Amino acid sequence: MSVTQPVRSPRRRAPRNTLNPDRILDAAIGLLDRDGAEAFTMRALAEQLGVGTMAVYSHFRGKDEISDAVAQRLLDTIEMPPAGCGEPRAELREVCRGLYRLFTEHPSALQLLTARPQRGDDAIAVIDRMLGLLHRAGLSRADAAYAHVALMQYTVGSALWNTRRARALCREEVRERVRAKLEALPPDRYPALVSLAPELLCAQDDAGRQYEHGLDAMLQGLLGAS
Amino acid sequence: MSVTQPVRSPRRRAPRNTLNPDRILDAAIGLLDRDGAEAFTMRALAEQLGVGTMAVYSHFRGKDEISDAVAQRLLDTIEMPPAGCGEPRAELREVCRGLYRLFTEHPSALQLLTARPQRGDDAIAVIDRMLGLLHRAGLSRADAAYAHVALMQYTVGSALWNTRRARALCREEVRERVRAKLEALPPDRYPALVSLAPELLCAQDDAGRQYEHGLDAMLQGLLGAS
DNA sequence: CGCTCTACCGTACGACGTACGTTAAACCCT
DNA sequence: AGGGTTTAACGTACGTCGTACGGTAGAGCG
Repeated sequence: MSVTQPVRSPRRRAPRNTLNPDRILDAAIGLLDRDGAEAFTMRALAEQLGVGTMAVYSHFRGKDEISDAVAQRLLDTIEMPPAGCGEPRAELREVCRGLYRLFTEHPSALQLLTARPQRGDDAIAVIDRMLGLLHRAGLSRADAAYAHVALMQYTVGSALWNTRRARALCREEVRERVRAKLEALPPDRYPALVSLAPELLCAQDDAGRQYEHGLDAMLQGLLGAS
Repeated sequence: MSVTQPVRSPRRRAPRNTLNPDRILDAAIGLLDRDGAEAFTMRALAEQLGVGTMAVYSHFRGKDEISDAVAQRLLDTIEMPPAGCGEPRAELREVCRGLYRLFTEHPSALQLLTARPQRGDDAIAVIDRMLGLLHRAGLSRADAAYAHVALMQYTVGSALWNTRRARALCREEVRERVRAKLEALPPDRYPALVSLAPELLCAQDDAGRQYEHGLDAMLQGLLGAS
């Protein structure tokens, strides 16, 4: 016995039904969250799944289709507060915070979302919820349409901005470099910037607070003084 | 005469000083604006300049360095109103509109900006200007720091959102598909969305108006009622 | 005129997405 | 149980990308 098998390749052919769309999407999201968008590669994805590169193509037409499916999957998992539990303003705030939380928890997915050319059927449920709340808050039909887009835009921009800051600022060395650059600026050319340097550095620290500050301002501007 | 020359390659060696950083950046921006971010390739860039691919590497360390330089070049060309000419609120609005205009005139550059990991020395002049105006408008030091970030975030998010919409919506076929999808939605699940469909489609049409609507709301929320 | 320097270039390598054809695992039907 | 069919998984290959490396020629200087 123990016939010395011919040195078998590190991975045997995987059994028949090891793959399905859900497993692939799980692996893709894991890959994006762990290693970033630039590491999201068909080859890396297949390796993570323990299959050959081309196996994935039996379930998705290509990388773009996977990207779309990842976006859809994530947008479907937004945590929203139970409907109609309070005044529209506070509820709206919570919906936006849920959206923001999703984006910052999956920064690479956000990057992926903003890099792709946009299909239409995005966050249907969230949009509907927002529109309903805006209408209940007293906005006209046209104003509600404008307002929901503004909230989405601010939320996306904020998440994008902060996750990029976060990636850079997590290294102490970068923080120090920014501080040095701020102090080296000519105060006569950039008086406000130099003068407010401490507050700027401090404000960059807590991205969540920053988002909520702007969100409150936006809501107040859209809905009127509280 | 007319010694039949050996079929010479379509491009002779370029003379000695055909290239310099400025020419390269001009070509890069042109390429980005005309053909989009995914067409921004070292090979395409060199061809546009009429040189071999590797010639560019004598002036920049690599593609990333060119991308950074492009971003810097563009951010330095923001059109801002002359300083101190009116009330801070209106001036602030114009500064933001200048930033937004830049982003929408160079959509691929914006995409490039948001995809890269962020160096620190961004739009120094614009930031300083914003901070000064916010301070003049009566905000505390901390509030001014928060406010300027919120304005930048909303502007970036809005430009990104709208240019992506624009690219997709310029084809009539896509517009029709979106309309059809909206009408096909179950009204009992998404009542607000279905009900507001006409306003939504209309609001998407004029990105500039949409941006200014949100900007006014944000400014009002940040600075207090006008 | 020859020397040197360096801006330009040709080639090549590894990584990418994926078209194409092959193979073998599972299921079905006798 | 055995043969046939289907199709999920796979290997190979092509064209693309960024760019490391070494060669080459054009301009300036002695």
